[in-house]
Amino acid sequence: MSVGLGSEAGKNKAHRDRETGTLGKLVSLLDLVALADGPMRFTDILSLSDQPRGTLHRQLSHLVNEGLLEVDRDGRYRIGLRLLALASRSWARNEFRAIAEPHLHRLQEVTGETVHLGVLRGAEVIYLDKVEGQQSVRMYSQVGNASPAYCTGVGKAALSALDDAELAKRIAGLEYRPYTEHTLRNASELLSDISQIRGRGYAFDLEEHENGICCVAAPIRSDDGHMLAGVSVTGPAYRVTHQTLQAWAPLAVVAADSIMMDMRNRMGPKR
Amino acid sequence: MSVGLGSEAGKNKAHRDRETGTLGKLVSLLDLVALADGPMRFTDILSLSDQPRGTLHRQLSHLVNEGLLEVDRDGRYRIGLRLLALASRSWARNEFRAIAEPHLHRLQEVTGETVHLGVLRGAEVIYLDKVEGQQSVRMYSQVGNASPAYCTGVGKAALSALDDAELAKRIAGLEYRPYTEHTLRNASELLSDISQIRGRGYAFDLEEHENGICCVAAPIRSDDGHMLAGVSVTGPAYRVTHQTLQAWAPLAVVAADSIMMDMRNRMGPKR
DNA sequence: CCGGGTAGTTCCGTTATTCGGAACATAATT
DNA sequence: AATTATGTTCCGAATAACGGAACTACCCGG
Repeated sequence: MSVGLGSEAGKNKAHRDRETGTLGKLVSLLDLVALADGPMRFTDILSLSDQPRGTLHRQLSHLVNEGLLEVDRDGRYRIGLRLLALASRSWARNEFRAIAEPHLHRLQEVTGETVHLGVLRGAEVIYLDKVEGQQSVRMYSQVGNASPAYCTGVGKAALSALDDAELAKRIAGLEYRPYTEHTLRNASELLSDISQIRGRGYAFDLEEHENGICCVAAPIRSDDGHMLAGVSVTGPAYRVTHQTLQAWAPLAVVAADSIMMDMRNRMGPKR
Repeated sequence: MSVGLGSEAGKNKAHRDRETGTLGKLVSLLDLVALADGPMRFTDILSLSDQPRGTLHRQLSHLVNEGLLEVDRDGRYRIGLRLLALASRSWARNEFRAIAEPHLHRLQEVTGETVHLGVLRGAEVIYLDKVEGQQSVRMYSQVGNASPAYCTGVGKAALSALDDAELAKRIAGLEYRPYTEHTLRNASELLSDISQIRGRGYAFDLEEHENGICCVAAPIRSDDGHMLAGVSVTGPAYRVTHQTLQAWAPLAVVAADSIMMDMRNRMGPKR
C-alpha cells in the first residue's frame, strides 16, 4: 500500500503515458547531453540526472559503445556521429521534404529571403528544411528545431487547417510564454488570429517569436488530412515591411498549393 | 581543448566485443529501418531481424513511443523526427564544424565548386559539412555519410597525417573495393600515394571513388593529434582538369591551416 | 612525501524488464 | 465462409538493469 503522498509522487509518471523502460531512460540521457550548451563531464550529467553513480556509468558506457555518445580523453561526453548519420539518412529520404524542396528554392529566389518548411506535431512545429539567400546573417541551423506553434508563422498556418474540435484539443493546456511583446498571450488571441488566417489563407508572424523577425506563411495539408505543415518566408523587420509580407503572401500560398499538388501526384492517387 | 570527435582507433564494428544489451538490439533496429530504401512494414522488419514476433513488436513500440521511429496508419515504419532534432542541435554546436565553417565558405567562393569537411574515424571518413555553389548549405545531403578513407581525397589527406605505425594499424585488413577503374587496389598503392601526399602536402582523388568526380584535399590535425580531418574541393571531371586541381591545392592547404590556427586560438592554448 | 578530497570505475546480490512462445485479434484473399 | 497473411496481447521464465558500497586514480595543498 502506498503511504499517502500519492498525489505528489505520481506527478511525474502521469505525464508519461507509456513507460518505455530502459530505452526511455537512455534517450533522456541523450537529450540531456544534446541540449546542454557544451560537452559534459560525468559529474555534470550525474547532477542533472537522478541516477546513482554506478547506474549512470553503465548507461553512458552503453551509449558510447553504440556510438550514440562520444567521450574524449578528458572524459567529456557529447553526441556521437552515429546519430548524425541516422538523422541525415532520414532527412535525405523524407519524401515530403524532397517533394517540397524545389518549391522552396523557387520561393527563395523570387523573394530573396529565407524560406522554411515545417510540420506540425501536436502543438509544436518541427522545421524540416530551410533555404537561405546569400545575404543571410545567421547561419544558425534551424532544421530539426521544434518551436511552439502559437508563435510561429508556419505553426499558426498549420493550426488554421485543423477543424475546431481538433484545434481545441491540441491547444488545450498550452502555456503561452511571451517570447516578445507581440507574442499571443492566450487562447482567445490565438483563436481570433487563426480565424483571420482561415479567412485570408495565410498567416503572419510579426515579431511574435523573436524580436526583429517577421514572416508570412501558408498552410499545407496532406490529402488524408493527417499531416499538416507550412511554408514561410522570413525576413528581418527592418527590411521587411507589412506591405512586403502582403506581397509575398500569394507567393507562399502558391508554393504551398504546388507542394500539395505534387504530393497528390507523386504519392499516388491511391487510398 | 578537444574537438569532440575523438577518433580513437581500434574498435571497428567488426569486433563487437561488448554487447550492449537491450540498447544494442534497439539501435540495430533503428539502423535497419534507416538503411532501408523506404518505409518498412512490420513483416519486412520481422524477416530481417531475427527476433520473435512478440519481442519485435514490443521493441518497435518502445522506439515509436520515444519518437525514434514513426509509424503511419498503414503500419509502415520510418525514422522519426526526434533523431533529427537531437542530431541537428549537436551538429550546429559542434565546435570543430563551427570553426571550420567560414573557411569552407571562403574556399567555396574562391573556387566556385563544392567544398567538404570530413573527419577520420578508424579508416573511414565521416563528412561533417558541405558547402555547395549557387545555393546555401545543403545541410544533410552528404553530412553524416561515411566513406572509406582510401578512396576519398579527404580520407587520404587525413591518413597522410598519421605516423607510419598508426597508419599501418588503421589500414590493416582493409578491403580495397574497386569503386572505379582508378580506385587504389591495395595497401602498397595506397602507401605510395600517401608518401606523395606527405611530400606535397595535399591529396588528389582522380575519379577514385566515383566516376567523373575529382577533388583535391588538405589535411587538418588537432594540436593533440587525436583528431584528424580534411577539407576538399570537389568538381566534375569534365570541368575540373588536373591543372585546375593543382591551382586549388594551395587554397585548400591555406584553408586547412587557417582552420588549425583558429582551433588553436579558440579552443584555448591550455594543455 | 603525506593526507584528504574529488572524479571515475568495478563488483555483486537484488530487482525489475525484457524475452518469446502461444493464443488472440484483425484485415486481406480466394 | 474459409483461409491465409498480418498485427497485437499475455504471462511465466530468463536475463539484463539496478544501485549501494568498495575500490582505484588523480589532483592539490601542506
